[in-house]
Amino acid sequence: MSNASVRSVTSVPPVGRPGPGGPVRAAGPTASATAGPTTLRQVARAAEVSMATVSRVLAGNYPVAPPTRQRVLRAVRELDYVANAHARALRGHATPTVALVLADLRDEATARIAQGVEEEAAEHGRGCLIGTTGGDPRRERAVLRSMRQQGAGAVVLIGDGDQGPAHQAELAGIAGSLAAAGSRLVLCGRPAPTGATSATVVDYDNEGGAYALVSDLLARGHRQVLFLGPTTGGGTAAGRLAGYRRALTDHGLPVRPALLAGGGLGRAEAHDRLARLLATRRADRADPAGTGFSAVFAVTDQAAAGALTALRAAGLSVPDDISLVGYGDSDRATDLLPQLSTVHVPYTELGRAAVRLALAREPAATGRHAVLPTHLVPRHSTAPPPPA
Amino acid sequence: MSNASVRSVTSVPPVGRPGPGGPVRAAGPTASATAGPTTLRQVARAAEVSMATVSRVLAGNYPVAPPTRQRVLRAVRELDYVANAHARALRGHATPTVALVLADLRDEATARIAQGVEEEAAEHGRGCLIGTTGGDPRRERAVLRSMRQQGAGAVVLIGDGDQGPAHQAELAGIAGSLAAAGSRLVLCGRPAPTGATSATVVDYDNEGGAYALVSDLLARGHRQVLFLGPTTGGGTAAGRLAGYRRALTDHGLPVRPALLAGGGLGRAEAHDRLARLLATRRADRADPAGTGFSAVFAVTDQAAAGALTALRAAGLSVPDDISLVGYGDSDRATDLLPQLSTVHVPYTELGRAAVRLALAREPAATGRHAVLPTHLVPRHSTAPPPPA
DNA sequence: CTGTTAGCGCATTCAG
DNA sequence: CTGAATGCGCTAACAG
Repeated sequence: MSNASVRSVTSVPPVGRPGPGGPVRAAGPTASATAGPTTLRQVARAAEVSMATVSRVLAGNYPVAPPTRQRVLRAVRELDYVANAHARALRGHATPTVALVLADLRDEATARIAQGVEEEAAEHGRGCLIGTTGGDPRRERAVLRSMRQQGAGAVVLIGDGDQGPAHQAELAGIAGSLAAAGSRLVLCGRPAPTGATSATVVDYDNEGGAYALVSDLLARGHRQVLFLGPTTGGGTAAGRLAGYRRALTDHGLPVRPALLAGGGLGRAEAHDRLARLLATRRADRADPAGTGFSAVFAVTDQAAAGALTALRAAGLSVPDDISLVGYGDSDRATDLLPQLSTVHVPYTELGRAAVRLALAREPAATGRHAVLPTHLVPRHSTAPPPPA
Repeated sequence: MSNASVRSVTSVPPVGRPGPGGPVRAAGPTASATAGPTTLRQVARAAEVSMATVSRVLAGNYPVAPPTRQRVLRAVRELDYVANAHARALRGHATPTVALVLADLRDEATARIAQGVEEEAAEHGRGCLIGTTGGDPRRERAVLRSMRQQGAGAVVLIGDGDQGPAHQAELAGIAGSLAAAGSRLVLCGRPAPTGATSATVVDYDNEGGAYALVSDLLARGHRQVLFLGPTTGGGTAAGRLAGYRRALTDHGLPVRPALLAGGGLGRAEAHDRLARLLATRRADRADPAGTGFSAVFAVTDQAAAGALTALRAAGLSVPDDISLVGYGDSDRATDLLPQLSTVHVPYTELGRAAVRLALAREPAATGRHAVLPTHLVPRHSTAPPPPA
């Protein structure tokens, strides 16, 4: 009863709305003494009702006498009360958040997926908790663990997914834990971990896009297409390489190892690798462009940007001497000169689909593998090869 | 006592580590009956100790007998237990998260800031809660409110900040509420709301960068520089326009309204506006390039990309006929041909600084206004004007 | 060293 | 219609 003597805050002049200048903080000893957010109890005291009544007014699902309701609402406004989400969550009545785990937000594809995830989550009334890993599998596990602690209702994992079988197995374990806790792991834009029955996968037609891209090149008459990107590992690049291989094979052409240039997903690496290749090749060969290939399939648009610079530096014109294609249909594809032919990937939709699947009621959604279509976007960086 | 008859889970075979294939879920009635995450109580029962002991083992700040400790750790592993972050938060011993509010993750500058925020937050051991607004002030307020409910230890607001005085006032109120709850609002890359004493601001030298950029143009001999971007409002563009004005004035040149082209921050709008302008001007004037200006200051790199396309379409060469500069030093600046001269903005560092200030112990950090430096990055899109 | 107790803020029984 | 009591999962005082 020690606090019972505290005067009600309703004696404060009726300033009402917490408009410009900030809401009115209670001047009484209670409010000024304790730092930290206003609690339900404080509101109850101010409105001279019980906590239960305040709760009911706020929930709105229960009959409350109009005068009481007014008193409560007024106190809520004056004390600038907002409910504590943690307490709600603990009580079991908070909509769990969607967790988003990714390597780096600065990557355009990642950012697009993330935006999709965030939008869809918001439409379902869920917040979105984000964690970055820098591509480090260890940090990925740590972040995933932390998301589990937060009680995430669903975890969306964005990324390349090429981190070795051990990590894949670890992921399978995490997927199982999440599933056991009533949550769900959704892998977005990366292959399913081997043997993970509990993980849901949302992917796009990586291989099909590459197939279309290379087929288009072949249809224009190209016979030597350089694949500029990683040729090992099981990540995103693997699907694109598979499409490249299939297109060649279907057209009765051999997959020549000399045309598998290797490299990374980024701009700098692609640039350097192609530049070196051009320097070497031109000394050896005697084909039209002096390179041993008439077209370059860069594994990403970023890589294509690097490739373009290297080609230009070597005095080669795109698409007159060499055709160039990228993958991803990023913003930069239209900034390049010539504008880059590429494959459109519905990144934002990928993120949305991931959340929809993650939040789906039916347990059948667990372990599902959704694949979104991709399509070729022909622009101005492709042309028939120059006449021999 | 109804649950007291449940057999201890230690009778499960010693599979141990939750490796590939997922952790071992307890097979007893307790674990399989209740869905949802494992609780401390379940672990305590399994290890045949009290909840407090489990808590102590996990916290590690308290002496526990080695055998007991082993039993507990084993149960934790077998039940795949992780602590409930909400309960921790409620108890008061969880590090609050950093909330991040922004319009759209797909914007490169925003993504960079966000990455910085996330990195710095992680280094402080805080999670990062993200919410997008789509640039809508109403959604911004809603998101901010929700962040407050989540008990965010700090709220970082990224954005253009040009939404009118009413919204600014509203923001001031929110800053006050946050401050009263022991949290803090940090505005990142946007001007301080008028009269908000409770908001902290982290900005960059927007005006100085523009000043340097335009001064460089003037030093090269340009006298008519077109400002391509918004000329009204108090957002990001305002500071850049101010730098433009000051540079002109300092060099004894008038600010000619005809050279204030207006437009938006994006690529498309800049392109269309410049294209229209070029069509009109060339019919009227008779200066070297036939445009009435010899250089274009595009308010962002994106706008510069649009401007470049428009200039090229009009048969104008950059930088031979017209010089072009952007702002932001985005990735695309080096993809353009010629590579774009621009102003570097330390976006990632901006995000980091925002979190540092947000989490600073000293209350003095509230209401502070930090300004990070910018610098000119001369590349190949600027040259002296063509001889008359 | 370990167990028991209390309470964080809230929503929800159950009594009035 | 409203108030008092209970417990979500956890940790920090207190006892042993």
